[in-house]
Amino acid sequence: MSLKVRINRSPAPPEPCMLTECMAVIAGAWAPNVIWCLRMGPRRFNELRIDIPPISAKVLSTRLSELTERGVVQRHVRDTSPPSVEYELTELGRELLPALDAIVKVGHKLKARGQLGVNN
Amino acid sequence: MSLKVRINRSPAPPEPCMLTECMAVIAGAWAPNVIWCLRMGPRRFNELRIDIPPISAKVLSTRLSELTERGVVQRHVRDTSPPSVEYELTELGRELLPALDAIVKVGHKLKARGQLGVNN
DNA sequence: CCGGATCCCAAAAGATACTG
DNA sequence: CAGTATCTTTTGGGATCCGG
Repeated sequence: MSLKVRINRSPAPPEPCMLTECMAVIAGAWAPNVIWCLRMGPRRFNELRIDIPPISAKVLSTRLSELTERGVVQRHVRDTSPPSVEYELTELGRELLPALDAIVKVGHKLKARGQLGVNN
Repeated sequence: MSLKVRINRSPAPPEPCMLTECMAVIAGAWAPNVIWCLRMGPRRFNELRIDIPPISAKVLSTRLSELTERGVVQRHVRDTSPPSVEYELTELGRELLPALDAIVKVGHKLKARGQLGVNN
């Protein structure tokens, strides 16, 4: 018979492509880092640049725009004497922190095994 | 005084770049999907291709190699009559599932708000 | 049937310089 | 200070072909 192709997941999972779309939330170089750096509170543009040394202004700017657009980050403009802008995680953004944390944990274990950064 | 630059995170966080390295574990198109599809048990190459329709053979092959190399996935070769190869998550790989799950949850919420897939 | 090797193209990241 | 504009470079995915 041809029905022993394995238990192939029953009704047609909506998941596979969903995941890809969801991953897009944190897509782009440094995006997870930006979220991570905002975890302890609001932060200004140049502060983030300092937090994440190798990031370029353009990329930081782009990522912040995207994340803001996606509702993960909120932007506050205070036009005080020197106009300053603050970025802050939204409620939704905070929900990503456990996810990033979980990934970091696995990353640490892999690193301990020397399997990260040595490959490919 | 000049020490009101904000609480800028004390001693030099090892995190920022760590996160980037850790994200590399699940880097590459469809990598999260592959992990996701393996969550319910071992799966063969062509089964995975069917699970994730838009993936190309090359990319699937590449991702599987990388994930195997990183200790997230295990490869079993059974040289039976028609040689078949099975892929399976390792213990470490399973630890990524909660992380992916958390991301999916946020993704769903964003999608409900229509902020995913409409932007940029 | 499984998957590696090669070529090509698009997207994205980095650097630099410039503006409100 | 907080970005944007332009350019160049690199990466990586897709298609196809080829080998075991």
